[in-house]
Amino acid sequence: MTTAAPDGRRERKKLATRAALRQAALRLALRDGVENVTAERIADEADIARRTFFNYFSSKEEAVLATAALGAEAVVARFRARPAAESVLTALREAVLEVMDRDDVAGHEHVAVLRLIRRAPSLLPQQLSVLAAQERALAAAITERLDGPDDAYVRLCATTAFAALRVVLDRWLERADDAAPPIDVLRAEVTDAFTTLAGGLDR
Amino acid sequence: MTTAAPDGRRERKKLATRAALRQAALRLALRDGVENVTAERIADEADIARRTFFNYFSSKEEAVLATAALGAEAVVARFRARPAAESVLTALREAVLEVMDRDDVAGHEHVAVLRLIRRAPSLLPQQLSVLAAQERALAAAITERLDGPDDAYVRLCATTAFAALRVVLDRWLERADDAAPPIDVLRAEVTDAFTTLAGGLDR
DNA sequence: GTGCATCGGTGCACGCCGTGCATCAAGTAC
DNA sequence: GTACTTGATGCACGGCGTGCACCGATGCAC
Repeated sequence: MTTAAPDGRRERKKLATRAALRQAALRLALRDGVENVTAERIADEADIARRTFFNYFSSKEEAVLATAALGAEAVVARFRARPAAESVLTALREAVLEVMDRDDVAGHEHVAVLRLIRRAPSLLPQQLSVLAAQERALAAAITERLDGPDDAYVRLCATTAFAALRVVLDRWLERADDAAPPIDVLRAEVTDAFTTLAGGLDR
Repeated sequence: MTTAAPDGRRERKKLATRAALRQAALRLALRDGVENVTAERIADEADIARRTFFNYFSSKEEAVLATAALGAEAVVARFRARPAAESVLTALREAVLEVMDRDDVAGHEHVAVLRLIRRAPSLLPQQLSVLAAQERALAAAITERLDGPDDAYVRLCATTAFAALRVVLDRWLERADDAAPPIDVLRAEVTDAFTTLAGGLDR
């Protein structure tokens, strides 16, 4: 899910171009604010033609959110890798924490872009769309994990679990607005939310 | 929440202008497909200047989805009107069914726009954004309904309940692709999903 | 009713967006 | 090496979204 198999120079260059544009978009958005970023500026920053930018991303929002999409994909990938003995919610919780707790560049980028989205309402629609796409991927993964689950339950499960994550992450980012985000608090919040879901929502 | 109090000719005319644009947008989208609708065409259809269109809606998508937004607002409004004795999920279920079962023009418009969105992926991002906005309204309504609930629970509840509704409505629209949508099936599906949520999600 | 202040509707201009098309050069297969 | 494939680029064009200035209808005070 990270960078599969770059065989052939062409494929490698395409990957590099895409990565350069994605990183340039994130860098500019963080430095100047999303509203001051244009497709042209992203392309210039990556030293690539404006037309080529649109060969890779259909809008500047998509380019900025590509980093967030990678994060969401990573969560689903980690979910698939969790032991089959774990329940769906437990596996998902651990998957999220694994991704958010990574102390490398990608991990910091994930947090950075999530904070960026909080401050830039214009990114919200597309981000929710990214989430919706990953819901489908998560639903597929849940189907593989369980034995003969009905479609209604799987979709309900994937969607509500992601929705809960959205709330928890939003609250976590809200409180850790500038300080280094305490991962322990995040773990507690996720556990709390998922326990509520598992135990029954209605009061 | 329908049409509050139109006192003053100016206010009435503004309301009329907005409604005319909203209905023109919906009509054109249904007739010609969302991709063939432009702001200019919507404005012409309503016999209003293009510039004025943008005084009311910031994009053609917003104009088309205004009908969907009205539906979501109506659900929250009906939710507030449900007896306080009902649990959150029960009240929300009845609220949704009240809105979807209305046999007037507005009711048919709500269903029509939901079906339109299913076929037009370009509308999805903004629609999810509309939903997110109504999640906040629902959270506020839940806070009023319950006694001293903590913020985390209220947001979790509002978000997951709406997410569940999204899944149920999507499945319902999927199966009733052209036939008159059977409301009884919808009731059963909503009841089923909310029962699962109330009983505990994890298997 | 008259005069004045307010405010919505409109036209204009401008920069950015997203895409079809033709072209060029680098990569690939033989 | 030769010919094919394909990504990068420039160009042009229609649509988008907005600031600005103007005008005429509305609302208000007298």
